[in-house]
Amino acid sequence: MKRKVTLKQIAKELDVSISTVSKSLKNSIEISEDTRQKIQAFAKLYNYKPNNIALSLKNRKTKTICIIIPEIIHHFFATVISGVENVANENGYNVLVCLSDESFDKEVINMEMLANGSIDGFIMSLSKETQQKKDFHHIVEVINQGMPVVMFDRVTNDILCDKVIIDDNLAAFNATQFLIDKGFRKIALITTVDYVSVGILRTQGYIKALKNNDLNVDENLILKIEDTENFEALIENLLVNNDLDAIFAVNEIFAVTAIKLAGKLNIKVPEELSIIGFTDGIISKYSTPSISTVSQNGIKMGGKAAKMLIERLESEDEKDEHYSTEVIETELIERESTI
Amino acid sequence: MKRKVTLKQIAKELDVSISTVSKSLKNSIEISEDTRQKIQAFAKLYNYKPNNIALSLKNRKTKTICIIIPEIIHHFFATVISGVENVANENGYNVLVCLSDESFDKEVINMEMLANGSIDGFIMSLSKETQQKKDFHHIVEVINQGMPVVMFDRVTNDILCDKVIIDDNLAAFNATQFLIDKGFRKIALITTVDYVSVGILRTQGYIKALKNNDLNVDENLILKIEDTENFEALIENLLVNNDLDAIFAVNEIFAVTAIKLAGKLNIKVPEELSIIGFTDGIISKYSTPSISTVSQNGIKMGGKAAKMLIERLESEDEKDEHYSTEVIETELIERESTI
DNA sequence: AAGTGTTTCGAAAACGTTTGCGTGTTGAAA
DNA sequence: TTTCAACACGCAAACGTTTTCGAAACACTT
Repeated sequence: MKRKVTLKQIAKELDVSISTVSKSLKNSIEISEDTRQKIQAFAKLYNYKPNNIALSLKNRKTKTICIIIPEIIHHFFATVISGVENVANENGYNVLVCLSDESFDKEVINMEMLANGSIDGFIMSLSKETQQKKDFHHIVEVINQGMPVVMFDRVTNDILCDKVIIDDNLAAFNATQFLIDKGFRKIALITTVDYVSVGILRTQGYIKALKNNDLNVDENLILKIEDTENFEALIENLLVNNDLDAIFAVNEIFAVTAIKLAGKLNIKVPEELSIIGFTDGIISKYSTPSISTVSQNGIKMGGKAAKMLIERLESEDEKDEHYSTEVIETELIERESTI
Repeated sequence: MKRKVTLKQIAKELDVSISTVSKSLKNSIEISEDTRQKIQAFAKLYNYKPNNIALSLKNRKTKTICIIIPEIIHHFFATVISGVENVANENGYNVLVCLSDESFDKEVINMEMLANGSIDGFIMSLSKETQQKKDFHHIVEVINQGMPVVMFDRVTNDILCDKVIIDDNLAAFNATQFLIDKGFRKIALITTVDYVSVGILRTQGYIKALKNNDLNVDENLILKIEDTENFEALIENLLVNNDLDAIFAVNEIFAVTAIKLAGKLNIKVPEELSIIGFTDGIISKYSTPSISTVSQNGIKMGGKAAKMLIERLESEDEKDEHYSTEVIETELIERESTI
């Protein structure tokens, strides 16, 4: 087990100074051809690689970015990581993944732990708890220290920084309009509680579409689901108590659950009930019937977020305080759950 | 935008030496109560946090571990990351995630990039290409440098290190036996090509179960699928050309595809055809019918792997060259796809 | 007043780099 | 022989810590 060789060891072995070794390896013309060759050969032989930590300390940059997400099990977030990884790697950055588990405290701890030189910047999506508390001091602090932050998907207007989102409102509007265009009138919405930013936006889009078409908004057809609840029972109630034409669900789980319960209640999808979900994940694709859905390209979102972060990191001191919000376009993917 | 404050700045401001500041913040009795208080107050006011990179350089450990996986989109790997994160965080470690995209080269590059002091150890699952090439020099090198490696799921006997696996052979045997016990005789296997370690193990378990029950092994009922192939057609062929009783598929995708195609061919699952999958992922749960499957607890695997790695890191110099292989138990989860 | 002990602090090395600048050596020109 | 580039290399600082060791300052004992 040979430990990693350092400049100092090479210098000692070859009886030259550390700086000579360093310069030789960088092919500086300051050093004679001869010594350069000799040192380079020696370094190669011993498989010298500069110590990244030392470089980080010297350069005051780590070439590492951190992505904080609420849950990695969610397919959508996994695709975002994938997107971040891609462009990060292309630019020579590594990716540190932190999970907040939807907890405010874990989010804070993670950020504080890493804001001390460990990383160059953050990409993050807010935890539910953080959105509920509306406490963003940890993010503000990090930004004030000069560390760039890019938020995606679950963002907040209370923070000034670069953001990558989809137009949740518009996407929901379009999905609902799609159902209306099919001639459906009794369209239910299965959504999350309002403090989840994307939840409320999608709810608003749904309502806007109804109003736009002079359909009245029936509160009984809007199901707002808490995280902790046994939502199956709620959805089943929704199905039995209303003779629905269609359902718009704000995520895959709600959509597939609705389909399964419809099956149980002998309601045929899509013949008797059309369903549209949100997020083009693995469930939508492999469900039976497969689910029509609003696709939300996680890879693209992650890639864009990483690009924005890295650009800000490399442009550095130009520190133009002009932040932008990128909107990733969505697409309605028609599958078997709609007529 | 105030930059992070350092020991040096505090020292200058309070007109003491750097070492005095350092010691005060560590509550060393070497420093008088008075100065300690003063310095601590000042540090708190300016929200001093030691620079992690500097600490890493000094201590020669980064408190960061890297997990290299072939794909993050796979639900199983996502759960493993989750497991790793949990126990890593509990022990004050951060997790760097690298994706090999099933590519040998990316695996090598990632390892070489990080083996220079950036991290303390690796947790990894081999890429398909690496398994095919049987070229493990990059891993050997890292281990020789004294950096611990823990392999999980897709492992190889050619490398001596700690490992976390499930007993793929046994699990497949049990699943097949389960089908045989139900009275099925024509049991097909949908598996991967042989160079994927877990693929061949599961295939062997399937064959062993058949032989154990004096059933003959019909090569026509064993479908080995290459990554690049259009496997739907192959599975459809399998279904139409054979009057199958049951199918054992080595992953979720193959299982759910079989179910969908059976539906298309008007073969009723489970009444006319029972199907068992592998990996208790999101697809199995939400498919219709939901899929009976061999559950492979990714969280537990990741947690165990992280535990083994960290233990080796902290035990340090005891460097007992005694490596162990942990086997995580599997479980057959019965759902709707089997009678 | 000298010696001893205690308390409190600072200098410096170390971790592994990079780099500006100083210096010694060489060779050729004057 | 002197002078001056050009060349080749080394010194030292810097990044931000921790820690060992030495030393100053003071009190106390004889």
